Amino acid sequence: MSTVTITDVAKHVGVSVATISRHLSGFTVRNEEKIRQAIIDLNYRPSAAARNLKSGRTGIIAIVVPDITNPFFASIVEGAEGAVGDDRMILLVNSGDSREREEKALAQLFGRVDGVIMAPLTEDEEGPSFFSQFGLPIVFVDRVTQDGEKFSSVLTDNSRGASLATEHLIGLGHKKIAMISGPLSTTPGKKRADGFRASLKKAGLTAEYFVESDFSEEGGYAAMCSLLGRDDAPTAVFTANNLMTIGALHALRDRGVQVPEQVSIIGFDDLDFAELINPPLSVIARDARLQGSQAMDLMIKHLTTGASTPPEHSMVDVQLIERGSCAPPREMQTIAFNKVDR
Amino acid sequence: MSTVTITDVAKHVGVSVATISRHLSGFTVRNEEKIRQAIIDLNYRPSAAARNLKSGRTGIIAIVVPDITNPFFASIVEGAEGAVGDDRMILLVNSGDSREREEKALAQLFGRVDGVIMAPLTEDEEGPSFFSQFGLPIVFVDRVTQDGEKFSSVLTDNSRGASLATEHLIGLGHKKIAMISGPLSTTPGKKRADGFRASLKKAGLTAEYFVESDFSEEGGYAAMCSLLGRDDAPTAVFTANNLMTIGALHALRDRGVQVPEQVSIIGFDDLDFAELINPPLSVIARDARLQGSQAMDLMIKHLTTGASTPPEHSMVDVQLIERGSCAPPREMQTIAFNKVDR
DNA sequence: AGGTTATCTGCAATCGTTATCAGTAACGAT
DNA sequence: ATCGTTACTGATAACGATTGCAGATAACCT
Repeated sequence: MSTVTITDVAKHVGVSVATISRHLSGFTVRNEEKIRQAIIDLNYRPSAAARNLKSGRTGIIAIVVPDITNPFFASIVEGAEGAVGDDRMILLVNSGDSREREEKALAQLFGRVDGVIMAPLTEDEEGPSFFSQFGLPIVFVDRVTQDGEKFSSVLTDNSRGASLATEHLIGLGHKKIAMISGPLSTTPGKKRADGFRASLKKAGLTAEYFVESDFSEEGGYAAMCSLLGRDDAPTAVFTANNLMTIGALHALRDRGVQVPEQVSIIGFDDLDFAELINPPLSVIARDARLQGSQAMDLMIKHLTTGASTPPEHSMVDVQLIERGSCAPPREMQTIAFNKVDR
Repeated sequence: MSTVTITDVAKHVGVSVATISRHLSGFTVRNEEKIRQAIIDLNYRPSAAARNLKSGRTGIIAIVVPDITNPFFASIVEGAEGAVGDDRMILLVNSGDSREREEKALAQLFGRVDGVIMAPLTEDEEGPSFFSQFGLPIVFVDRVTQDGEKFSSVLTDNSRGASLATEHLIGLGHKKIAMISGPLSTTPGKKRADGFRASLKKAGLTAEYFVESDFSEEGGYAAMCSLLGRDDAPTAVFTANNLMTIGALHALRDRGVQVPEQVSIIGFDDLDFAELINPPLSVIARDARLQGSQAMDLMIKHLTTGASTPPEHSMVDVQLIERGSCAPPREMQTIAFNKVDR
C-alpha cells in the first residue's frame, strides 16, 4: 500500500519518471497539474533512502550528548533545534560517558548523518586521528581536542566562570572554600578546576578542600557528604555543574545543614528552579541555548560552504547570578560575637 | 578519501563484491582474514543509505516530543533510549505544539525511520485517517486517537491522578480548590480536568476555580496570578503539569504568598528538585522513564513481529507523593481560633 | 578414479531516485 | 522552406549494497 514509487506516478500520469523527478525538484514541466494530482491520489512520498544514496547527503545532523535529562544538554539540543532550519533534522544520541560508546555511536552515525555536534561529559586524551578517522564533519561543544585545528567548536569560558564563583566566595570572607569538581580528564572539568585554583592562589589560599567527582547528582551528594564529614569542614562550596549542585543540596538538606548560615554554596550552570529553592541558589550562568544554536550554525555553515573553510571557534560568556545561597562565613560572625562578649 | 565502497574492498582483496557482502552479513567465506584486514586498511564503512534502499529499513526510530527541555519528555526519551537496543537509534524531533509542524515532521520522517513514538502536548480532534495516511508504525504516549484500534499506546491514568490530588486537598479540609488545567483539547488536559471535576462533585463541591491554561511555565504563572487576584481567592491549587507548577510557584513567590500557610499547592508530575523547594513540593508522580521504555518495547515488538499483530495499550500507574506543600486551609484554623476565643 | 555432496563463488538484477545526454516540438526570424 | 533558439521530454546509467541463481571448487565416499 505504501510502496508507491516515482515509477507508479509516472505511469499514472503517462510521462516518464524523469519528468516526475524534475517536477519534484522544482523545474517547470508540462502536466504539472496532473502530476500534482496523481501524487496526492496515489499518496506518493519520495524515498529518502534512494535520495540519500544518489546525493550522498541525508539532511540529518546528529547531536551526541551524555545525558538528555541534564537540563543543560536539553537546552543545548533545544538551541540547536531552533537553528536547524526546515530542510534538516536532528538525530539525538545519548552517549553516556564512555569512549567506547562514543566510538560506536560515531561509527553507527557514519552515512546516516551529514554531521555531528558533540557535547562531552567525560573524555580521554586521544590521538589526533581519533575523530578524523570517521570522515564526518564534527562541531564540538565544550571540548577541545588535539585535532583542534580540524574541527570547529563552541566553548564556554569555564575558567573565568570558576574564577567568578571562587572570587565571589572569597569576597564574602570565606577562607575554607571547597570545590566539588568534575573529572579532570574532561575539558570543562579541568578548566573549572584551574579557575578555582588560580583564584585561591591569587588570594593566598590553598586548595585544601578539593574533591574530584563525576558531574552526576549521586557524585555531588557523596562529595558533599565527605566534605561535611571532615573535622574541619569548609564554610563554602563551589560545585562544578548543575547535577552535582542538586546532589550537594540534597546532602545538605539531609544533614540539616543551614544554607547559607552554615555553608554557602554556588553552582556552575543555572537551573530553572534556582529561584524556588530556599534560599534561592546563586550560580554561574551561561546561555546553553545559544551554545547549541551556535554549534548548529557552525555545522550548517560548514556543510554549505564545503569542507574547504577553516574551522571556527566561538566562546560563550558566563556571568555570576547572585541570589541568596552565599553569605559571609559563620566563623566571622562567631568571632565577631566572641570579641563583643569578652 | 572516505568514499571507500564495497567494490574497492573487493578489488583490494581480489574477490567479488558479493563475497565481501556475505562476509559482512556473517557468512563464512574463504579469505576471511584478508577481507578483515582490507576493511581496516581501507577504513571501509558500509553505506547506510544503500542498505536502507535495499532493505527498506533504516534502523532508526523517531520520537516526537513538543519540548525536550520539559523534564517529563526528557525522561520519556531517556526511557526509550534505554530500551532501544544496539541495532537501532533514536531520531529526536521537537514538534512544538502545532498540528502543522506535527504533520510536517511525520511527512519528513517517512522513509527515514522505521517507526515513530509520539508524545503530544496539544492535539486537535482529527479524522481517523490522519495518522494512518503516512503508513508509518506509530506508538502514542499519553494520547488517544480515533484511530485507537490501529496504533499502540502507553497511557497514564490521568483521571485517577487528578482525583488523587483533588481528594488529598479535600481531605485536608479545603473547599475553595482551584485547578490550573492544561488545554482541554488534549488527552492529558481533558482527563486530568475530568478527574478534578469528578472528585469535587463527589465531595459536593463545584469547580468554581477552574482555569484552562497551556501546560507552559508562563501559562502557569499567569493562571496563578489571575487566581490570586480574585476577591475570594482559593486556598488550594492543583496544577496539571510540571511546567505550570513551576510557573505557579514563581507567581506565589513573587506575590509573597506563603505555602502552604496561605495556599496549598500540588502538581501533576514530579520534579527532580521537588524536595529542595521550600516547602518540599507534593506531587502526583508517575514513571516517565518506564513510559518511554514501554513505548519503545511496543514499537520494537511491532517492528519485529510485523504489522499483523494487533495494537496494544498499556497503562502506567500514578501515585501521590506527600512532601509539605499542602496543609489544612487557613480559614479552618482561623475558625477554630475564633471558636476558642469566644 | 569417478561420482556425489557440501561449500563457496561470481554474475547480474534490483532497490528508488537523479543527472546526463540526445532528442523533439514550437516558434519566430531569415 | 530552412535555420536557430527555447523549452521541454524520455531513455539510461549511475549511486552502493544485497541476493537468487548457476557454476566452480573442494571434500568425501565407494
